[in-house]
This record gives sequence, structure tokens and C-alpha cells, in this order.
Amino acid sequence: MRFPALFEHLSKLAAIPPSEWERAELLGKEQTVDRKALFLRPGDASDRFSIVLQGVFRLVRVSARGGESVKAFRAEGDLLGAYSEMLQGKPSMTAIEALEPSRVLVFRAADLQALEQGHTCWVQLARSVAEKHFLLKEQREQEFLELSAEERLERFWEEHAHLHRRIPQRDVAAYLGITEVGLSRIVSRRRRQQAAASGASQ
Amino acid sequence: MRFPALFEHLSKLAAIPPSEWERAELLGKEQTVDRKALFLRPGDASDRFSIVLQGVFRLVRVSARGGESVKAFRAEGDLLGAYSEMLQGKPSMTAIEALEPSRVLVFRAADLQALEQGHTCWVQLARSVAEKHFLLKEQREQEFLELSAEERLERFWEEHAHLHRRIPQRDVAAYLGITEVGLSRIVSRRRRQQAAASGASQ
DNA sequence: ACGTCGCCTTAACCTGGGTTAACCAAGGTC
DNA sequence: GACCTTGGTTAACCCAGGTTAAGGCGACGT
Repeated sequence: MRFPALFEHLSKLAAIPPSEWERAELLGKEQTVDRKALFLRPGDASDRFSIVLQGVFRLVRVSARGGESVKAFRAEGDLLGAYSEMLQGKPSMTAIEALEPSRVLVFRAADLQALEQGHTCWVQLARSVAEKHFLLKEQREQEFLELSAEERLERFWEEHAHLHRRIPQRDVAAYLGITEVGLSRIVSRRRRQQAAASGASQ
Repeated sequence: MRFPALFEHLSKLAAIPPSEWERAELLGKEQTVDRKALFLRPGDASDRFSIVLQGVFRLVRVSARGGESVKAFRAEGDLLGAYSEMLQGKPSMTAIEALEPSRVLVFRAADLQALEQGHTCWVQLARSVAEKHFLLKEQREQEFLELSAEERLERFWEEHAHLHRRIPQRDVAAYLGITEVGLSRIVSRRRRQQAAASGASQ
């Protein structure tokens, strides 16, 4: 088994027999991605997907007006790809950029479909992945509906504590749907309030 | 076949043999829901799901602060239920309210699981449903990230033209993440602009 | 040591939409 | 007919966050 940590990680989503995993592992090709390099760019075919072995990525959507918004971050163990475009068989509208020197394990979508024929655990995995992605997006929807930017920021760091100091603030802003300037303002406001509170209590 | 229109509707998601559909139909119980009645309330078990035969529903999430936000509307042919809570095996955190006198076809989640054992088309359907829900939520995420309330309103009516005049404006507002007052302002602003534009061109 | 590039901060000003509250029209109900 | 609701509108005021523009500062390459 080349990637036992990965096996363990995926086992949380579906019961994959080790023998199946060992077959699957062989289909993946390791690849390194330089910091700031685009692992996927808009217009590319969405016929591959990957798993992050090391590093952090951001998934960026460039809007018609030229603004960038960040759909998600991906780190060790996460799936990496233009998931929704793959589901729709469309070319990618998403750019994927490495924020650190990274390594990924690349699979061809067609290979996964072949695996699905051989063992139902892969179908179950695909379903779990779809459901998990849905739950994450729904949570995000709810945050946009109910929370202010400041509250969304707080939630973000609760959910992404493991990425602390690994993603630049401007990308966090683009993920929260606010500007770099707005985020900086919120952060410094909170800093001041915390300082005032701890000063007052002493 | 009791519900041929429904069969046709679901066939867009997965290839269901008519014989399977006829077995499934028998498991559903028809139920009427009065206008303004809660078909599901927060705290209820999420062990049933339904299909709308007639009418319109809104899925409401009541936030901690008491504010209401609308997660979705459901009309003829749509699935109706606390989907994400069902996936997580949690009781519903969502209220489902009929906006019109409505009729639904109710299934027990356990019955669907039994069907899945008998024919893989139901597994495929479950997967398609998850993927479709994901795509919708991702689109909504993107709208929150990139669009103003006014632009979201415009998109909303493009996507939901079939619900025109069937949902009250306040619910549209709660769906867009703005207040009733804010929406009214946007609507009247657009009315004025249109009037000015058409007046000028004549 | 020196520019400069990338990322962050701060300040000044502006605006979309929140909040509150008054008001209206259309149905129901007595 | 007098009176509620229920859903929508409008106005006055307020504030979070957008926009623009000007630094700050550490990490570089030379």
C-alpha cells in the first residue's frame, strides 16, 4: 500500500476493501505543483480529479466582471478537481492554484468509472462524495443567508483552523464574499475589541 | 401506473424501468396539506420524504436569532423533505410550509432503502438527486459571492418563472437573504427605471 | 544597500440595504 | 358597516462594507 494515510481518510466515506484500494492506487499518478502554478485553468477538460498529498490549493471562479471569488480551499486528503463541471461534462470554469509547493495524486475520471463496474464500494464512495459536497455547500448557503461578514469570518477559522497561516488574507476575503480591505477592517476591529476587553478585565 | 407525469419527471434523473416504478408507487401515501399548514416542523424526525403532486412549499430555516430564511421553494414534481438532515440522520432543523392548498406523495426513507436492494436504478437515482442538489447549492453560492441583491432577484425570476405570482414577496426576500423592505425598494426602483427608459424612448 | 513586488493596513468618502415605523389595499369576520 | 388581518409600500435614519488611494513592511533579486 503506497498511501495508507489516504486509505484511512477515504475509509471514512465508504467501506473500501484494502484489496480494492491497492488496485486503485496503481491508477493514480503522482504530480508536483509549484507554488502559484495553476493546476487547472478555465477551459481545461474536467476529465481528471486528484487527491491532495501535500500542500494547499484554492479553487477560484473568475466572474464575468473580472472579479475573483474563491469557492473552496483544498488541503491534504481532500479531493481536488472541478467537481460540478465534471458532473455536467463541461469544461472547467474554475481555476485551481497551489498556494504552496504541493503534491497531488491524479486519477482519470474514466478510470473511476471502470472501478465502479468492478466493486460497488466505488459507487458508494461517489455517492458519499456528492452528499458531503452538498452538505458543505448548504452550510455555506446558510452562512450567507444568516451571518454578517464578521460572523462568517469567525466560522471560517473554526472550520479551517488547520489552514491557519497557510492561506493569504486576500483569499479568505474572496472566499467570504468581501474585499481584502473589508476583511482587514474587520480583523483590526476585532483586535481592538479584544485588546479593550482584556485590558478592562485586568 | 398512478402517476405517469411523475414517472416521466423522475426518468430525467435515472433510468427507472416502468415495472420498478409501479412497485414504488404503491409505497407512497397521498396526503393533502392545507395552505399555511406546516408539513414538517423543526424537531420532527427526518425519516420520510415526499414528492409534490400539487401546490407550492417553502423550506424555512429559523435561525438562532429568530430570523427566518428560506432555503428553497418546491413545486409540482419536486422532492420535498429535510434532505440534509436525512443524510445526517438528524431530526429536522427545517420547517416546510405549504403556500397553497397542496397534495404530496409521502414515502418512508426506509422503503427507499429497501428498493435500493432490489434494483440499482434506485441507487443511481439517489446519486443523481445528491448531485443535482449539489449543483443547485453551488450555483446559489456563486450568486451570493458575485451578485448584488438586485441581480440575485433577476436571476431568481429567470429560474423560477413558473412560480410567478405563487410566492409572496416576503418569502422571495427571505430566499435572497434580504428583508421584505429591501426587496420592495429594489422592485420599485426597477419599476421606476423601466418606466423612465420606456418613457424616454417614446 | 537598493529597488520593487506581494500582501496588508488605514483613511476618506460613498452606497446598498437594515431598521423602525407609519400607512395602504384587499380580503375575512362579526 | 366597522373592524381585523395579511402582505406590500414608503420614508427617515443608520451602518457594514465597497471603492479609491496612499502608505507600510518584509521577502526577494541584483
